[in-house]
Amino acid sequence: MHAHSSLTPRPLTAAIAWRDAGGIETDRLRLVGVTRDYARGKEIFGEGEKAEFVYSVIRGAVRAFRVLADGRRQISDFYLPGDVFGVEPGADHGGSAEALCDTVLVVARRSVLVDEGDGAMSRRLWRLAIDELKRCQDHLLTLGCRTASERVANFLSDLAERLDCGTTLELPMSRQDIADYLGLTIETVSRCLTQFQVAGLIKLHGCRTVELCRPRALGDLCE
Amino acid sequence: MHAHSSLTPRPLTAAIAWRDAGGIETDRLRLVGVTRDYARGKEIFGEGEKAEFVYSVIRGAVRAFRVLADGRRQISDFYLPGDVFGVEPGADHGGSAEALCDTVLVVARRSVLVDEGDGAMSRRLWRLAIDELKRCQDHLLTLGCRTASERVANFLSDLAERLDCGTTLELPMSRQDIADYLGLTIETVSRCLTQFQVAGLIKLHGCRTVELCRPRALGDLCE
DNA sequence: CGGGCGATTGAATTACATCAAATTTCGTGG
DNA sequence: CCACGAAATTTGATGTAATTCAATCGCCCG
Repeated sequence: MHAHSSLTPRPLTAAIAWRDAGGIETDRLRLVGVTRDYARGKEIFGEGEKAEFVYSVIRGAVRAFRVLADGRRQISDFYLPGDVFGVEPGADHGGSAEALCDTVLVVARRSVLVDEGDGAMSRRLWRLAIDELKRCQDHLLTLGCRTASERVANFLSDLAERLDCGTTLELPMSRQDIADYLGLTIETVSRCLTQFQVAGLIKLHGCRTVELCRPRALGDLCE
Repeated sequence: MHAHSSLTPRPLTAAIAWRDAGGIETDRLRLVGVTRDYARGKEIFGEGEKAEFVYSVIRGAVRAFRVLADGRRQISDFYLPGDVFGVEPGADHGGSAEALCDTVLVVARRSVLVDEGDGAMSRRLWRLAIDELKRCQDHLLTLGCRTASERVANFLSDLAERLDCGTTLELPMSRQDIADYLGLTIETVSRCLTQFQVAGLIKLHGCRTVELCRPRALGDLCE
């Protein structure tokens, strides 16, 4: 893919659905807008910027994060194809977002999320927020309670499930990204992966491709 | 207060507002229902239970948490007077909630949150979820990046602000609760507090009362 | 006043971080 | 297609913040 950051002049309309958590509410948020390419590492929006647009991932992946004054970074979530992000109730973005790899997004004006008077849009936004909150609470449990190995095992299991990629997982993010997501260092992440490989749980084919040899055993490690 | 857990026969109507994050949307959620007393430590709802009711704190405090299979516990949030909690889009509660101390709640059937057709209720629920998400992401930053001292300092500053109590803070929770909230042990929490006391930042009057002597310096510790 | 639980303090241990190479991966140009 | 070089990852040695284990203290409540 030849990525560039300018608004592409493609007036393409894309309809995006995301995972349905329950089964009660079949109503999903659909985002209509233009597609736009972001090169690896490019900023999508920054903390404190006006939240003018909302986004949905078509291809690639995105990291959402905040940084402390001294540069320590916490990645709160990775967004994958089908995910919607950047939706804020306030005027400004509370965190930053960057493309992990060359990435294609649907970008829509925030105003497309306005209600048609029936409250359906607000209900979709509520669902979106609650689903993200649930993921955030899971993540909190991981950072507060789990050991390094459990964190990495849980990360691999979760990512494999979200990418729906069978047993061979293509990591869109670097070790540094994984470390900043899991509250560890790159060295510790690396050691955990080799430890899993030695134990026969995974097999690394280059550092971005992970084959899950015993996904069940990996899942058990997560507690 | 003489707390008990049975539904009190007081058909009191309480209207509860919570903190407004922005300034744009002045519309706040109000919960109408009966009040109910919970003794210290009593369960309000458990993980996996049907989410039949929603709650608002009148007096006291509540811990929301999840536990791993082996008993490790992560407290995701404390709810204080004015806070609304227990609102779920799905059928079941994703976590548990217990009273930290003798506590009075407004309990309302979930059905009171149904829209009147104008989407106003869904918008309020969205705001509620987003505000909780923001708090959760702050918490994530703490658990992923900060040292033990920074966590405890941040915890004290945040709680003092939320309780709006000036410089003398009455802790509604035990050291174990603080530890499980911050991803630390009780010993580490205790050591941080004495360290702050030695440094002249706080003064402990019994283990539940904290006087913030230099709140600014404490805030600076949070990064 | 005395019993018991929660909190504090101290000593030893450890999981993870830090510091410092060695090695692999991968993009780029010959 | 292969070789080169920079960047990312892995591996090893050492350091340390926080945990664990073990008393002791002190606050509360009968």
